[in-house]
Amino acid sequence: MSARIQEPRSGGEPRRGETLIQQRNRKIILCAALDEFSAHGFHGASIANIARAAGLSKANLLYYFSRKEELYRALLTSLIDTWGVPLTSLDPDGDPREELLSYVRRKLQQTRTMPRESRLLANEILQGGPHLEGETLESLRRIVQSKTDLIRSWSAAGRIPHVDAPHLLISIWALTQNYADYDSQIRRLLGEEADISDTPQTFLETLYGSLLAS
Amino acid sequence: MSARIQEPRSGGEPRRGETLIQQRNRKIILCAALDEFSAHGFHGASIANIARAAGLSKANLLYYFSRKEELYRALLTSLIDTWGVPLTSLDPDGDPREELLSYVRRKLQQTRTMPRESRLLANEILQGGPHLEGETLESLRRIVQSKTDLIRSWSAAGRIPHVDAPHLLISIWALTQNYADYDSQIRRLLGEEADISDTPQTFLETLYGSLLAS
Amino acid sequence: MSARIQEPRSGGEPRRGETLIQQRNRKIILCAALDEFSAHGFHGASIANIARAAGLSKANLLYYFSRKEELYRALLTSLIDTWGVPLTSLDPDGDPREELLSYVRRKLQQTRTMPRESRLLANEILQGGPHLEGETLESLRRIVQSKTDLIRSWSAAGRIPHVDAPHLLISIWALTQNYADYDSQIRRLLGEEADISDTPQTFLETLYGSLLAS
Amino acid sequence: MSARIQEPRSGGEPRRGETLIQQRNRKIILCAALDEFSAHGFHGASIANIARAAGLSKANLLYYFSRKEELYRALLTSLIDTWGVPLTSLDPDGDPREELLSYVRRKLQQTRTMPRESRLLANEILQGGPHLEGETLESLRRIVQSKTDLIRSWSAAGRIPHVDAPHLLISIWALTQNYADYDSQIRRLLGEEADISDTPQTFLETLYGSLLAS
DNA sequence: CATGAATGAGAATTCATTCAT
DNA sequence: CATGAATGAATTCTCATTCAT
Repeated sequence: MSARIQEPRSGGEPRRGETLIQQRNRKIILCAALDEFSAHGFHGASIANIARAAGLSKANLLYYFSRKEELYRALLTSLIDTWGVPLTSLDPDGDPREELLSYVRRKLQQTRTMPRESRLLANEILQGGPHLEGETLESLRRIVQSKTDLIRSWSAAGRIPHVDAPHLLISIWALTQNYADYDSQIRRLLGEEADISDTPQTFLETLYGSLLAS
Repeated sequence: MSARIQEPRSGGEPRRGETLIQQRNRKIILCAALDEFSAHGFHGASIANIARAAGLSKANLLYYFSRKEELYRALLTSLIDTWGVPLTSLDPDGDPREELLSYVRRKLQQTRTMPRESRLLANEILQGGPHLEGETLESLRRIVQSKTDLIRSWSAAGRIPHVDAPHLLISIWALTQNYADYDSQIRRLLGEEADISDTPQTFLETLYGSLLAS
Repeated sequence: MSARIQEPRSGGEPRRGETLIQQRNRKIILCAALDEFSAHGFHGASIANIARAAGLSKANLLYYFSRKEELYRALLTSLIDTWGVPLTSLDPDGDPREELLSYVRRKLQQTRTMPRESRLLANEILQGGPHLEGETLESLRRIVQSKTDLIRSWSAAGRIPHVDAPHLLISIWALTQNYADYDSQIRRLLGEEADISDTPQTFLETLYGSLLAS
Repeated sequence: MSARIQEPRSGGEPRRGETLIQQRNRKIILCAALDEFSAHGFHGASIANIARAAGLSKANLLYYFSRKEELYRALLTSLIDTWGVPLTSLDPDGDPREELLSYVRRKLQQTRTMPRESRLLANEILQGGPHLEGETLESLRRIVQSKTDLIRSWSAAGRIPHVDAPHLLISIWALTQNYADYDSQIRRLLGEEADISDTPQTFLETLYGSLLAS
């Protein structure tokens, strides 16, 4: 898992017929774009900044992605896939409770190691997802579908208490996402001296642990 | 409570020394601004749009709020207060578990009746809160502080299971926020035909119910 | 002399039919305008600033001077007269050399006690005097005319060496003006540690003293 | 000397790494800017005007100088150097009196052939030099320093009468500047029919001639 | 592949001025 | 006398995008 999560981070697959230089540049651009878009949102981001960060001229950048939106979309597409990865390892043959708790752990870790990616997606979603096309989501949807089915079957078999599967997943996403994005802000909300004794992980385990306790 | 939440919605209290016209226009402007900012974010929003929506000339709008940022800040400030309201009704003398569950309910309702406000705050927070000044947060902080103390005392008295107070609140915020913002997107993620049997409220009650069960 | 130079400084004569309040406000406005216009030039000056400095509302200021230009013109007019005053005391019956040197002294002193006024006039003149109407200058012209005649008569009588009268006056104006306006800048040009041993007055007396020496 | 004064007039040296087009456009822009700024001052000048005069689009102009102030500064910088040129030819080995008088002549000529440049500098200086940075002045300062030393040495050696060196230079600047800037205005002040028999040059030679006469 | 040059459409402000009260 | 409210025109500057080389 960690390999796929860490490595290609932002790139999308190399396309056929591309020079090595082209592949390299695409990657560099997407990486710079991730920085910029996640920090300032779609409108706040500027192509000039991305080009500078990537060490290319604006015109050259636009040779690779001919419009701002195209670049943004490419970025989203490459992220959406990665985003779904932790879910795939949910094992039908494992212990249900253990499997789900370990999914929570994996998801939390992913969010924390990829805060920019998380922020970007959250931001896009906040705007109502105007740049996410249906097809982009299709494969993700399939995974989700199969896993909600799995959870439902566990539930039906009485191996975990009854719980609405989609809501369970959604809540996990929201809570883990939260720890990537809201972190610094939460400190400000609560004040620097707020005494938070538990780690996010401990808390989440307690929360989902008691939900899934028989 | 609901009165304060519904009514002034976006405006802040009328200030001393303000003409009637001023009060009216300030309200209209803030309302239009809420629409625009929550839909497009700070950078994506345009003063021209807000002015048009408010039925004023750009110059006239700037007569009331002399810069885009001032308008945005005024909006945030007026929202932050409202945002903290549901927390205030957490009653030290009530039944702990019942009190907390009903806070969840109130918070969820607030989020759903004020999706624009929620989106705006979330957006701001995602960017790292560059427009939120310390003082804006102070009163909110005080409420939060007193309520985390209350929860801790309940926990210490064994009236609810041990749970980290700040984390509990944070999780409630994240989850309820989620139902305002991510709703449509979640539908898209899961597919239109996804069968979600429970309502958000049912799910949240189950989740926090089991966490707080003795 | 000093009375007329010091006192009305910027005001113009009170007009018939004006309330006391009106007279007072006119004066205050002109005074504030002098500050602003002399500091930033015609274009750089803003009516809002002047109004604020005068403690009036913009609209009220425009009640007195209905356009920016009118205010500026009124200011210039009131200054031009004052500006010519030192020349009037040039005494046909005194010692020519002594009279001229003492005119230099008076002019220098005026410039230094009224730097804002000097700067304003110089600025206007630099732009080619687009706001100075012929009539404004008429009375000044008459004085100058009579005094150049006087100087010429002294020169013709051999009481001072031959020197072109208009040029003499012009040079005095330019040099004294210079000491009001260019002062700080000259320090910067020469460096803070420049050792200037003479005062402007000493230098000017030496310069004109040797020119007028028999 | 005159070559350097006439030729690059407004531009500064072409920088390394500049395209031919860039060099050309920079020159054209600076030239148009000189017209506009010298005529209306910094605030009165408009980028749109300059662009029109240069035959470029506003946006294209801003491609070369990304802000109004940058353009203005570039202009000033290129002028300041030129401005100091006549002083450099002051020859330690020549006849002191003759050298100084010929400096006056050179300076006067420069001022008259470059009235826009003179007006611009004078204007800037009148505002207190808010756009002149210390470094811009450094080289100029060095020249001035070496020349005041020279004059002082002449004075100490008794080859010219005692005169305060900085004051001497300052007076020359003020008087010559005056003939560029105040010319038309002086005509108006004195009236069209004023009989000015001497030329500026004659007058200045008389003035400084008598000051420097042994 | 890459880039310098150019641009049009808009962005936020500023500001003198007008109008009704 | 005085002012709050309103505005239109202009101004500086930004930015994604295009074009020619």
